[in-house]
Amino acid sequence: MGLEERRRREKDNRKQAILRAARKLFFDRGFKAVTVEQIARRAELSKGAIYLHFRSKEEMYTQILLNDIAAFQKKISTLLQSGDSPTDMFVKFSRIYIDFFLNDRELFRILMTFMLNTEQMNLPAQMNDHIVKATNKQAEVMEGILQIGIDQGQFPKTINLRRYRNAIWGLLNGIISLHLFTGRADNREGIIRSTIDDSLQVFLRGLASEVVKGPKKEE
Amino acid sequence: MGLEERRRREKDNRKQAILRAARKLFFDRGFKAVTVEQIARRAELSKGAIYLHFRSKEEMYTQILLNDIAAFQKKISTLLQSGDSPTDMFVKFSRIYIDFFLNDRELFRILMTFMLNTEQMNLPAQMNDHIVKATNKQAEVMEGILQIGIDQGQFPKTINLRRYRNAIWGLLNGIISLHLFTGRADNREGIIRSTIDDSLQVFLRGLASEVVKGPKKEE
DNA sequence: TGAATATTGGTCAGTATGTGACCATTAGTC
DNA sequence: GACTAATGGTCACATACTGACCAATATTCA
Repeated sequence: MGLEERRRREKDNRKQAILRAARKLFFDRGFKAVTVEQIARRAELSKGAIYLHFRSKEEMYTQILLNDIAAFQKKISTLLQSGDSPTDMFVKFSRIYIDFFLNDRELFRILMTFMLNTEQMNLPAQMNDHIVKATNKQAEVMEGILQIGIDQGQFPKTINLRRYRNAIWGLLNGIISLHLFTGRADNREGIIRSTIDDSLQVFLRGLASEVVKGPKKEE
Repeated sequence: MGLEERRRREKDNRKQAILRAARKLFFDRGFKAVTVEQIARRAELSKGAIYLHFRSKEEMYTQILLNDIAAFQKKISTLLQSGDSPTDMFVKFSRIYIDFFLNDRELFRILMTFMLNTEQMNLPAQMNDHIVKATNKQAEVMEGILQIGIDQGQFPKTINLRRYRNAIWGLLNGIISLHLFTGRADNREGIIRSTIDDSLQVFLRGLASEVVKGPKKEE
């Protein structure tokens, strides 16, 4: 009994403060360029204290990933209950997606990198699971929207959810990546937004037009 | 070099948190009725931790006194620069005095008790000095107002500052004490306020009327 | 009244948290 | 490919916190 609650709370606060400091630095300079000493200074701690809360620099990085993904999840989690049409849901989804990642390009970069190099990051299996689980949740929302579309007769009954979820996901990621590659986001937000909007509508229209036709094969 | 600044800040925060907890309890139940354990619990700490920040229960009590007196000082410290007439300054002074102590009767009780029993509380001499110094500051303001009155020709040039400062101080304290003794403040604020207002004006008028006459003897 | 019991201010040995000098390894330089 | 600099991670030491404990006092009750 006793004061554990307060101590737990304060320990957690400290941890969050470290993560805030680390996140800012990672965001500004990228993983490699940031030293643990810098993170410690920004958090007004010594380097040793950092290792009371995290096993390694990479673990910090991973937890930031988890936090940010969780924040994103929270944003999109209400979509399914909105009662909008599936198309509108996807449009809203993409808006959130864009807003979020244009506002946090480092996270986007990290996520894409993680997707591309899961093995290389050789994190503890448990961490890996967490991230995978988190991204799965995101996928679920997309599939959920597709399912609603199916239930409402807007999409074919027999489509492969995974395939089209991936298609839409890829569309978003691909366009954003391209955008980040070709230019700064600041003055081109309108372009990327309308590009995605338009592509998405085209894709969904295409999908809807198959309602009468037969199913796709499993991949 | 290093993180001392942050540690100092956090240590001070902790100390203030303890004082807040202690103050609330002392205010509600009085010094004797409060146990150190209760203070610790309210501050979400163990009893032992309390003694890292304070040498004794009484030291806590004393520091609360100092804090509250300091807050009061701050309130009255601007009076001298207000440019009001001395009489108005005293009226304002008394308003602040009443507001403050009706809002914090325990502090008033404590202060009066301390004034009456400085020795009995046998605090470290240094602490004693602090409190005495603080109350002296308060006295200074009153003497300052009197001095302004003298400079402006409203009060006799030769009055004994200490005597009249004490008279006014005593007037305020006495009426408030009486009031606390005879009834609850809530529904009698108007009465105590007008009583003090009126008595104060009478006293100051009396003092002003002596401008032409000779000085009082030193006491 | 005075012995038994309960309460509580204060202590201290043990634990958790934080510090910074240090080390091993790797990256960079010439 | 030897030398230097930078940096992730470690550890002995320092500080903050905990709670069982004790001595002294207050309370209860026969």
